[in-house]
Amino acid sequence: MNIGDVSNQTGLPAKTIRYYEEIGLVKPLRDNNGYRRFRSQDVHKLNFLGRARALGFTIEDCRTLMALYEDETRASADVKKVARAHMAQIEAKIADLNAMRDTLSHLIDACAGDDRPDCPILQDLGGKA
Amino acid sequence: MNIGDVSNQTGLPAKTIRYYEEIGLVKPLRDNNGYRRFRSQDVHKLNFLGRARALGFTIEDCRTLMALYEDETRASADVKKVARAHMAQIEAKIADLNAMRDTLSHLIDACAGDDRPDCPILQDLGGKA
DNA sequence: CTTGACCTTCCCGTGACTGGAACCCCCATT
DNA sequence: AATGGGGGTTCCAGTCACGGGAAGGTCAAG
Repeated sequence: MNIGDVSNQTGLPAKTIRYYEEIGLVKPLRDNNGYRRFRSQDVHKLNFLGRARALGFTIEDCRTLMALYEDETRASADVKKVARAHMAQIEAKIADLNAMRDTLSHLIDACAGDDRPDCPILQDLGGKA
Repeated sequence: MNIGDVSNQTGLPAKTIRYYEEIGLVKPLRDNNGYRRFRSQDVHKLNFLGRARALGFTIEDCRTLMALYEDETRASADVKKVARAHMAQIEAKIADLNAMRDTLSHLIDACAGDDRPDCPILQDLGGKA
């Protein structure tokens, strides 16, 4: 398979697939003309990566998870550890965003949103607590 | 005031303050020795920027908000519009993260986390839905 | 006079790609 | 044989909002 077909099958942009090769996440073969030739195991890997990225894992996490995936002697505890650390990050981010949203929500509610200049949003940003 | 004092007062790193000058968000004077000299209005602006950034506004949003802040003839509707657009982004992000968290949470719960290799997390990533 | 805490500019790196230029390859049609 | 179009390739630059660190100027205290 050429990169375009793989892109269609995995939903990953060709650019992304090339990038993943560049950083060593996948190692397709090369045809005589220089084209990348992807085996089914490469496509499988790319699907794995796509799903892991969709869950928000960093590339480095993906690298770790891939290694565990391919290691038949892994301990599931190691996988779980990575997943839990990632979930902690996500929850921290959600907490941050919720705090922002709550503050913004109050400010937006308090703002008349008409053609007058008075604005609690700007007052708050300006330090008038 | 020199940059160090401003950094202490605003909580912004000196690097960040220099960056804000570079992109034109603040325009401190210069002393004869080349040091930046910040007036109280500069410090005020920087506090404004710090708060806006803490609410997650992009730098470009900050630029817009600052302009509105300094425009006595603004309409609060314009401010509210920026804030609402930003809140929509935040809510979208929260939704994404919640979805990730839910999926991760299920997978983590399903994973034994012991020294055996069987792992529903990897199974899921591997495409075994 | 030297020390050390400031300050300056400049350049590189971050994460995970995306866009674009310049060029090669292959097949089909004229 | 030339041409056109739709693949593919590499490489370079840009994104966003800074942070790290080098190399060097400035200033007050001891």
